[in-house]
Amino acid sequence: MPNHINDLFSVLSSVGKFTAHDIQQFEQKAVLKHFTKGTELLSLGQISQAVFLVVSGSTYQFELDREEIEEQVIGLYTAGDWCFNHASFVSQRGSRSVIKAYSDVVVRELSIFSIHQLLASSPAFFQLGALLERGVDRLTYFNSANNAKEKYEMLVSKNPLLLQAFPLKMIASYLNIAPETMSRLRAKK
Amino acid sequence: MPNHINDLFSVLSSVGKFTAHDIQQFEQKAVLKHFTKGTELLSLGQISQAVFLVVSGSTYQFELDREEIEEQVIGLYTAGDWCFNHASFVSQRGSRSVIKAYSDVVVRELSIFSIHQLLASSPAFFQLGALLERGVDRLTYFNSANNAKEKYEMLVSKNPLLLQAFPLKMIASYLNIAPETMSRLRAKK
DNA sequence: AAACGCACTTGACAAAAGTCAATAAATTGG
DNA sequence: CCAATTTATTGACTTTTGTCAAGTGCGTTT
Repeated sequence: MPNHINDLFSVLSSVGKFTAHDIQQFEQKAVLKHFTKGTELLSLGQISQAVFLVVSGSTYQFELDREEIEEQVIGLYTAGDWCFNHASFVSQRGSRSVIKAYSDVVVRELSIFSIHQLLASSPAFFQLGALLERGVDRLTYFNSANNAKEKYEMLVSKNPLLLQAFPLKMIASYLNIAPETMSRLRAKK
Repeated sequence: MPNHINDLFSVLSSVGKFTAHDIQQFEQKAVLKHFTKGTELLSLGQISQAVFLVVSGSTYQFELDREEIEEQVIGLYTAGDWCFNHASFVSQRGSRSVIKAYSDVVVRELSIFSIHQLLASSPAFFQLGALLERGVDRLTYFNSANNAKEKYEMLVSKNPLLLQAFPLKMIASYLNIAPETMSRLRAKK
């Protein structure tokens, strides 16, 4: 994943086969938006109406505990990542998580309406279904890891860029381990 | 959840508003099928072409480790539950998990094609999206639990019927805890 | 009835991870 | 640029969980 997405071609190509015309269509529908650091792209209780492709900067997604104090990180996104609340988007219920800009961020926003238009314009966009599925992959990703060390090593090998983009505290929360445990894992190897 | 689903009305009503005609349509498209104990409803590598509504009996879903020996349970389903591999179904890739009949089981099978037909016949079936989403809920369900005790108590309070339908060994695997740990949790309270 | 397999329990111990506390390093804001 | 805050590390200790092993109860088979 590059630090900044200049060409949509490389991003979309990883999903399926698209013609130049398809990509042009996409570019038209997926409007560029800028969010300053700390802004919420999706708020608590809000119904998700769009998915975001991170162009530059980083965003994260978190849930709140009962007292709405502790933040449990459930997603970390950098340039090239698709970021959205899958549950809220698919079922059109209020979101139980928040998506927030961790830094100043540029995204391409693709609304449900635009997705329907793209689907109508070219069958290639059915591949977007696979794309949406990736949002879930992230959540179920670390299920196969049996302990903290395995989780950390999976992250290092598959998403090394996250280590530079986010503080370890957030990464520890994402992996659902104590920051001290994470710090010790790093010291060992 | 009842032990046996006689009327589709109650099942569908929990998803959205359906007319008698809608339900009749559904009944026609979702064909009844019988699987004997141990039969695979979805095999490893197979691309999921349908979702199943369990009518009676029970099914389970599991992943295999690298040596294909250890089974990691990722889903337990009894009457009234929708059972399918969300990732394979949505993205149309080969399944990395297996769905198997734990007992003799009767299901209603709803193919992708039938879903498209239902969507075309009535807008009410857009609510099926929410239904499909529930498959994911199960996976992400126990993420909010911090330890084995919380996981077990969540299961007891939300899915008590599973305790009767499946051996504790499988439930322990589903919760990703050692069967001994589970046994001790039960002894305490 | 005896032998067997299987699920479950229990005990003893080891390993893993969390908590609390002190400190160091880095970042931010005035 | 310095003070204040946040973030990361490290040590000591506790709690939780896993592992290994032995034993019990129950149903099935022969």
